[in-house]
Amino acid sequence: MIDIRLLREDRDRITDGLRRRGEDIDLTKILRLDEEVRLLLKESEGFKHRRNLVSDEIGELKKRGVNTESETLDMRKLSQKIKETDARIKSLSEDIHNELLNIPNIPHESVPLGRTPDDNVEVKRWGSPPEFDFPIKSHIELGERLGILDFQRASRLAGSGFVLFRDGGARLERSIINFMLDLHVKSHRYSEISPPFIVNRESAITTGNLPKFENDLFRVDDGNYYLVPTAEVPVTNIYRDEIVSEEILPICYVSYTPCFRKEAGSWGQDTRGLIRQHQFDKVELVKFVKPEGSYEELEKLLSDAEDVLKQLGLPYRVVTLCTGDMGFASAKTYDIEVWVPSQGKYREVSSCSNFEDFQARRGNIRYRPRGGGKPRFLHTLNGSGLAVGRTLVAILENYQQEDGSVIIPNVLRPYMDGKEKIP
RNA sequence: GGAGGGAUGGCCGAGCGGUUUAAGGCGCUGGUCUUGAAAACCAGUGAACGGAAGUUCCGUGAGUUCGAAUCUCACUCCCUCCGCCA
Repeated sequence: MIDIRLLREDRDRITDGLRRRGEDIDLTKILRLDEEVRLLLKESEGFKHRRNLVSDEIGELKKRGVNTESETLDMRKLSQKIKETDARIKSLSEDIHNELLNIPNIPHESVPLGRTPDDNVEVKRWGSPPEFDFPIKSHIELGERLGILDFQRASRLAGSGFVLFRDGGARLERSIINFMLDLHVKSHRYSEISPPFIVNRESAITTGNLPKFENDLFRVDDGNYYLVPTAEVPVTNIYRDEIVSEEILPICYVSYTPCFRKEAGSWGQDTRGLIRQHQFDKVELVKFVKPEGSYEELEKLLSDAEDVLKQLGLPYRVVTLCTGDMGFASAKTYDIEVWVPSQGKYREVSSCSNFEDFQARRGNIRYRPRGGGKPRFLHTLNGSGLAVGRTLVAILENYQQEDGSVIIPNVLRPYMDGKEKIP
């Protein structure tokens, strides 16, 4: 959520930021409502001040046995007036809040201007795509031939957009999860969280998934609950409505969860295979940090996520998303894209973002500065570390052999009973 | 699912219609004392809005009242017991 005070004082900066995103949002309405609320608030407070004074007097007079009928009558009218004014304030404040919830974050100044993914800027490449001296297979073909991925039967169980992992596939998936968790916990010093896979509305509002993107989520129980689209949602909300002490910052969490997404509007893209599924596994990194160092923390987060691909020996590149391609809540995002041989291109396996205080404001997540002082909103960041299904795609395809078998990357072998190859 | 109990500041806990600016304690911060520390003593310690005055906040939301932490209703969460269950 953007800061209404900033909007009041520096409207041009907000307007300009939104314009860079390609958003043309009229802020006049909000400012008008804001002005009205503050006027009514002043009025209501004056009334209440008088009510408090006179009520005390009435108490005093009654104690002395004096008749207070006329005062009581006056106050009855005043109370009615207060009630009406407060109702109006409440209703207008809700309007403002709802408007604000639908405004995206302002891009950081370092974010390249652009409208589509073509405008994203490549930052670096690591490794080089493998050369094959035989006709390569897609992960779909490899997985089905090996009997480790079963798309057909999964669609019988649930529908399209689901997969059934079998034997070595199921084991490989579990190995990838454990490898990623261990790497981040042991080498990168994150603490592990295993959260609920269902969250309430408030949690989804904090992260920016609601109210605007309701259609992307699986609703449960008439909309009282939602299946998590990413661990970001439950984990970011751990400190919702809390004031944490500065001493415990930065807080770094790593969390494995399945992720559930409707993917409405993605028709036609990646309809076959593991790339786009309604349910997929992901290991997510989430940080709560002080505002001052948040962009250094973003770089560290990125390199922690990159490390997974380095360890797995998978070629990748990093791009900075342009203003028009960034997610709703983000101020700056790096995508990590892994090489997918069958497609001859790099595909997203991680998205690392700094939300600055956007989510913290929505979720009222603050910290108390050392030595006391006013609580301040902290900054939240997160990034995939990594998307498991897509990582599995990259492993199958990059490590495929001519006979359709797949070499297991070194770092995963301890998790696979020392096995070097599938089958 | 059934029965009962509860929710007050960072924590414990008093208050059950009108000096409540929410008692008291713990914790925390500063000071005095001390070579230093502890103890003791003194002072200060919640949040939001506002330039300030002030207003609001005792789980949440409605209501009663001139006046609500205090009374009424609904809801949420927690605890205990029973039932069911991985």
